[in-house]
Amino acid sequence: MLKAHFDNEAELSSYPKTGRFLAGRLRHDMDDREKQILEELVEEVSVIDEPTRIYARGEICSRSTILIEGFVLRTLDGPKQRHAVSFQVPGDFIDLHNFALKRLDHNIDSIGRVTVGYVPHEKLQDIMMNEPHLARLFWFSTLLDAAMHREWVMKLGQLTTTRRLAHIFAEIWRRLQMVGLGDEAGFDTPLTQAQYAEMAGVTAIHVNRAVKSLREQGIVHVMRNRVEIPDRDALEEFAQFDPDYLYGHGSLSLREGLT
Amino acid sequence: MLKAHFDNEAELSSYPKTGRFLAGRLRHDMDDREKQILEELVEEVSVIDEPTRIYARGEICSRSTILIEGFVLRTLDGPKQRHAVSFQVPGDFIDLHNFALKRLDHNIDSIGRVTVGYVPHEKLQDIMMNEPHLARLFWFSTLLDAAMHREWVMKLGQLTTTRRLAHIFAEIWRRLQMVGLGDEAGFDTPLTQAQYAEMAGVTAIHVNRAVKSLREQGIVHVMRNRVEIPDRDALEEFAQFDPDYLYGHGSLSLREGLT
DNA sequence: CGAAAATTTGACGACTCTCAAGTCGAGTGG
DNA sequence: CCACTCGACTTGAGAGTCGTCAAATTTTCG
Repeated sequence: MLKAHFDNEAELSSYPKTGRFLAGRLRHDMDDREKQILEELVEEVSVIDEPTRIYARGEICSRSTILIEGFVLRTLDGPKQRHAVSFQVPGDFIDLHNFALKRLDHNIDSIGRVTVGYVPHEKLQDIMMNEPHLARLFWFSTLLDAAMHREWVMKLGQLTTTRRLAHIFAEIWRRLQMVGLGDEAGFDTPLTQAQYAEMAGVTAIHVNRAVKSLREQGIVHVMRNRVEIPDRDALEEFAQFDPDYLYGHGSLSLREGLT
Repeated sequence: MLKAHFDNEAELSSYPKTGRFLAGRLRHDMDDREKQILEELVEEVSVIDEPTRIYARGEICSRSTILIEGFVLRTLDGPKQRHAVSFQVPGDFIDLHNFALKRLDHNIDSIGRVTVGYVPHEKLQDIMMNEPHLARLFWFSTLLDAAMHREWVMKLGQLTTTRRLAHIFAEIWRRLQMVGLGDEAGFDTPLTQAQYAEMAGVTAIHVNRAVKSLREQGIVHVMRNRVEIPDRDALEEFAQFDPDYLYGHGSLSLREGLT
């Protein structure tokens, strides 16, 4: 099972704030010293109860944010409506890119209740100068985002709404399991059909029809706060989903680590 | 005019292979020593006459590639057809990400005649260890790719085919002008309607209808090997195009440079 | 000149949006 | 405990966008 790739409890008891960072990807490439340095980068932890725009496009930020619990969306304000260009799960550095870009090109919106940790950019600057291996891992994590974006471009360009939805569920499930969340039957999530619509680039009404179709085909059962999937292979085949782009333990993975 | 942002001839005579890297973005943040180091990273220059898959998804690469002349597409093989997830213009480091990811998640396909320069990963490794500022710029350039991907996700999710096409033309024109190419009336390009279709996620037939519509509205005149645009503002307004995400000299730009 | 590639057009069907209405579920105040 | 309320979810009908199939025309290049 996927969860075996990540010894959830041990990592989280040692590193409660950053124990999920790159779990299932290159976390095994970090040594204890580096994990400790990372954990100590977080200067403040904050719980956000209500859906909130944590950062807005154009803001200048002096700190970056790691998601500890919950879901957030990266969004752009399109001509018609807000569009979600990706989602983040616990363990993701939400906005590492704003350290290098200074200004954000998109918004960060929380969904449901989230816990985040803040890392001041001065500390990241020290990492860049003195910890080249950690710096490489930070770069790697932003490249993962880019790889996911590319998959989304393909998804929006080529899949029908029903398959897009299936693809979204497949990605969420895999990513949650890489960081020790989700379970054998599916996953819990605060996402609503309106938010799936924002990710799929269609109306909530049409998402609803797609949800109905997935349910009738027995591929995915979407409920309030919960998604259940009877058969992973059936889902991933229907969604044309190949998890390689997540750079987990598939054919593109980096078992040898970074130099 | 935009070309004034980049003194084309001076940079290219001093740095013929890499003089366009980050032009119009953070190139002004590089000093002569860094520009010289970058120029010397290129160990081999190659001209590719025919459309070629330069790299295929899954390959392990020991070098990265900078585009010196011509156009290339990043593509993914979708269920129905190849899909272009972005294009690159001269000066772009095509596959810097494969230095950190080791294996590519997508293909690199040349369009028309291109000239590329190869940079061995060992040399990049030296940069990471010894030139933190250049390393930051490399990171920055991959983050630009991610920002463009996000815009494409929004574009595919929210714009009609005709506006998508206009958006593509607007982006190509801006990016060419940032590196000293294109002109006041438009730009030359080897891209065909079939390739615009791959970028827009529609069929070539439908692209043709959109091209006709843009021509009839007087917004864009698409010709063989050439695109002409009478009025930039009209194009960009129609396309809902805001160039900020290119991190050029707009509101998200970084006039102060990176530390 | 002839072949191959690129572009153009038309007809029909499928997918998705919009508008409109109605149902379900969780939390609140009486 | 129940009626109320609000947000989320569900369904239907008609219109517009886009894909598919088929074919014709134009351009490029040997």
